[in-house]
Amino acid sequence: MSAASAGVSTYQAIYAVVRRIPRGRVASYGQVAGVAGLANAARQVGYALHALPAGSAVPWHRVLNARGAISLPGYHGVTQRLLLAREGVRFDARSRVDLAQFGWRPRRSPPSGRKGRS
DNA sequence: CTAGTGACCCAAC
DNA sequence: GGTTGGGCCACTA
Repeated sequence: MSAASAGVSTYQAIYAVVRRIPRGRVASYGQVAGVAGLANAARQVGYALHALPAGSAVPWHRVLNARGAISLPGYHGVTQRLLLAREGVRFDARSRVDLAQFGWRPRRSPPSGRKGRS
């Protein structure tokens, strides 16, 4: 059952999913949102992580965007990259991670099927 | 209650 | 290949 439907706050649900990400692996915002029960709420994952206090037990640095790149601006972005590098995650010349290898693959219903544009 | 914003995502141009 | 535009949901004012 999804943490969101378990009566837990949205933030807590997101944090719970991020906390499940194994070391040396990365997940996308949309993927975390899907597992957390917020299928199309990838933005809220970023919003929740943005509100995440420093020093928390949540490995927020393992969360990247759908392209495997860091969306975080400035200082935090560099910090995230260093933390991932410390866990063995390699970035390519374009500062992107190979999701085919480092991407986290939970057994949940993957968020697929979007409308996009008219 | 409405309006604005965002560490996003996807499809079309 | 990069750029543009729209849409989703949750939170704050």
